Amino acid sequence: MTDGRAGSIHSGETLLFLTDEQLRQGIEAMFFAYRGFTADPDRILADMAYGRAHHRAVHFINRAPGTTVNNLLNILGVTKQSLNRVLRTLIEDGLVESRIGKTDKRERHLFLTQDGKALEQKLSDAQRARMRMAFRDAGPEAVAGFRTVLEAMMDREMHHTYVRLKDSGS
Amino acid sequence: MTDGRAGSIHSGETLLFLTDEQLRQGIEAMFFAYRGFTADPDRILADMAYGRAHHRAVHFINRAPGTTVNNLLNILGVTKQSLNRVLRTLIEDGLVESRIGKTDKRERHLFLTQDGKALEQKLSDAQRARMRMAFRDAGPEAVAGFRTVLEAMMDREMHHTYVRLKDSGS
DNA sequence: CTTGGAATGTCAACAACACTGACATATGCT
DNA sequence: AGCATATGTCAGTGTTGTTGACATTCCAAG
Repeated sequence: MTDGRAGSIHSGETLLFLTDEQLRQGIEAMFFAYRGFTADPDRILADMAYGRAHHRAVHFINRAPGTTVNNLLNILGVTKQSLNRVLRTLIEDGLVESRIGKTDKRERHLFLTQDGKALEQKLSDAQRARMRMAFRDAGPEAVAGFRTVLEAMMDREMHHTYVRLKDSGS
Repeated sequence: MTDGRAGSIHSGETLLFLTDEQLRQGIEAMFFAYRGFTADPDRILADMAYGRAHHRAVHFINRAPGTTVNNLLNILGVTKQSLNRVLRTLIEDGLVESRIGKTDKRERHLFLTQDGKALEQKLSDAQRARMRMAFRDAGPEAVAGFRTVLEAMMDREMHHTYVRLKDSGS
């Protein structure tokens, strides 16, 4: 299973980047980088009564305005009870508006209010600033590789969701 | 602040990869990929009485055997109370051994027992398998870019910790 | 038109994991 | 002796996730 020194003498090709040690460094890089990735929005949210879950909800509602609860559920990968707790507070606080569907009145379509958009801006500005610095420092080729590896790391369903959002965006 | 189409007509260099849209795709890629990154170990841990925090502790004790509690605290970036809860159960269950320091008897040095090593293997095998597939599909250049961007995304302190671990490993 | 199922909302209980604050113990250093 | 350090522990709290159960609303098929 764990082959120790994977492909150290492997058909002439240099597969040294698949060593267990290289994989472990990749794992640790993901762990530390994700901490940085969430650090700035977390600091902003800490002052308010919100957390990371609120950030995620607001992000994807902004990304796909009018999305249904069920759709959001699939994107976020949590239970409806967990999402509902978050959505309820956002709606109560006037950051999110929930409109009953026209064709299917069971569905609720979610939109950000002005206040909601303001919060989304504030959070994603912070997160984008770090991402921009990282991208700029690393350069376009590195960014392309970054994206390639991340996409290969997703589950199939997540990848579909990701691509669907990506294509709808631009 | 948010420049909309960053660098769309910028000094001849093609900085299109720093567009807000590109950054947002990077953010979403991180989000979805991290879910995949933790999915396999999480599935294994769900059957046991352990969670992601136990995985992290076991991983880094395995990575740096004999590490002190304080050192682990810095690596994991949590409070001692939070870590202690996890360590206590791991020690009680015989997965981790805590030895009093020789030179400084206040310190506790942490080691994995045989059972602890077995669990670490099981968890990291699952996580490495996914990482290996992603690396293999993406190729060595993409992997290099992946690492470059992740490192640029870390906080300074985290980056120091990451490099120190990396260099100690091989 | 009734019935079944889908979409949503809500309640209760619980667990994992983080936090703060306070305090105890043992040890090291000056 | 006194202060700082390293660790452990207790109590309380908050966010986020889970299951399970149940109500409501509404579409669609028979």
